[in-house]
Amino acid sequence: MPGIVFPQQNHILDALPPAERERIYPHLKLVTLPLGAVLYESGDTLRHIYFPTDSIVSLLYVLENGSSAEICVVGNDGVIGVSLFMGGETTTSRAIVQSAGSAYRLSGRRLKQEFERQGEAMHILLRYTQALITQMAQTAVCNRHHTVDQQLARWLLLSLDRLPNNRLTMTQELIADMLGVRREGVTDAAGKLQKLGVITYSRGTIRVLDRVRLEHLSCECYAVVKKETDRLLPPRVPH
Amino acid sequence: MPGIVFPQQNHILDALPPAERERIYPHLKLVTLPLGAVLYESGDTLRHIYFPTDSIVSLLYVLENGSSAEICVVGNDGVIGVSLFMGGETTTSRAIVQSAGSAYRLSGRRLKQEFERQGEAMHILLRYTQALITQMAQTAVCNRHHTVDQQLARWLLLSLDRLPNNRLTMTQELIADMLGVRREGVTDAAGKLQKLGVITYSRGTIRVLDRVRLEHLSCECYAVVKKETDRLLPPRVPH
DNA sequence: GCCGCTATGCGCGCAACCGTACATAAGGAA
DNA sequence: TTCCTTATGTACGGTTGCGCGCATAGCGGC
Repeated sequence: MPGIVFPQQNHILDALPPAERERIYPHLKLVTLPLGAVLYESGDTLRHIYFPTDSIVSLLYVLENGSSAEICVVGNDGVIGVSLFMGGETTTSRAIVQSAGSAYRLSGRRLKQEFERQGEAMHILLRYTQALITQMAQTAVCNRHHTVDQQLARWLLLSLDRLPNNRLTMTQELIADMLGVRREGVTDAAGKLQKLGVITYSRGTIRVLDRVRLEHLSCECYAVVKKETDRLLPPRVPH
Repeated sequence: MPGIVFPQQNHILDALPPAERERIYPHLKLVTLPLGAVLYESGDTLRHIYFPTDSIVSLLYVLENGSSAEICVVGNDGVIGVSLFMGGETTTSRAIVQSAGSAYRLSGRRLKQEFERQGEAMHILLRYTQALITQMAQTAVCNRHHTVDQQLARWLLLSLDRLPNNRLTMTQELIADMLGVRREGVTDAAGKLQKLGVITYSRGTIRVLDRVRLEHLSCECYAVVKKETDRLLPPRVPH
């Protein structure tokens, strides 16, 4: 299923200037991330940082009673493990693979070495973290004020942006965990979207048919985060 | 009302090693922050970073329809304006004074100069930002899963930790804006707390009588954030 | 083709919260 | 004092989402 994979598919790795690529690329290790894999659990000490190419990883906060909510989504636009260079070494979140695929892995030691050089890599990573903060904050407001219908639309768009095609392998049960709602709530919302002809789905595969419509059904949160992310990390024009 | 104010009341400023203090302190300007003042609005370019001493500032996200939610609280434990050194210059949040008091202000230019030196200041600021991320993420989950009663308790504790006494000047209307709920919802929750003898309040002044009880009534989110913050930025032992 | 697992559909009753409207009460201004 | 503004109390119906239980339907393994 996976095509050819190379580091530049990840926007952070792609944005590095030549000198830093030469230092970093040799130490990258390609890893395969299966659906549902847990990269780290709340409180774990992070050993590596991951740069997804075609995989998607969600950061999830889990409460004592088992209920959870997704804080942010990371795909080929970012990295998993910002607390390594922010200085924490651990976080209180769980990183779980939401869409199977590949990622490049770098040891925390190498990463910190590069970060300390204070080059472009540091500035890119900090700007990305700033974008992550925006996504998390907007998610917090979204959780408070928007309906499950709107949030599902937002969530599908976030995933779509990080996938090579319009097909999503993901059961409604897992989506419910991400959104922090009941599975039935997702069934209802997804049923509405299917009736509208915006998506089709069956047994763990969702296909988005009408992206424009989906954007209209979503709350403003999707657009706000996308705009801010593009501002902080301008999409590279292909040469 | 305000007693003597000095930079060390702010934990970040206090944690700086001597050499960095000598470079930074001369450029600090003491400013007074009145209740309700807006330090910056969504999209504004930040000119200064603020180090509160006895004031409290909330970061608020405001939606198109006017509803809002607080994503984090900053008092003498932190700084307002992390996007200055993270590289964004602007944010999509509003910074509003939740409790009147003083703060030390530093120009963005000076701050960035110090940050670029890659000294202890940089590492402290990054670890603080990491703590901020934890607070925001936990707030997002809290918004999803906990009751208004629990969230009010959490919010009171967050404020209490950043105040010199147990008296809070804050109407229920403003608390409602912070929590992203109706004013009546806050009235209900506050009424319950008063009946339990945990707080008393009248016309914009809330006094906490039983802090331990309040902690039990709060959701786990308060403790989780406090623990992680203390880990990242250990409270200085007074010498 | 049959079985069994898992994903999805659906229907209750219930609790939390919202939107609205209006009543009371505490403090400042004149 | 009296008036007026602002903060708080209360009530009511409506909606959303929850928790539960159970029914259906794809799909793989045999």
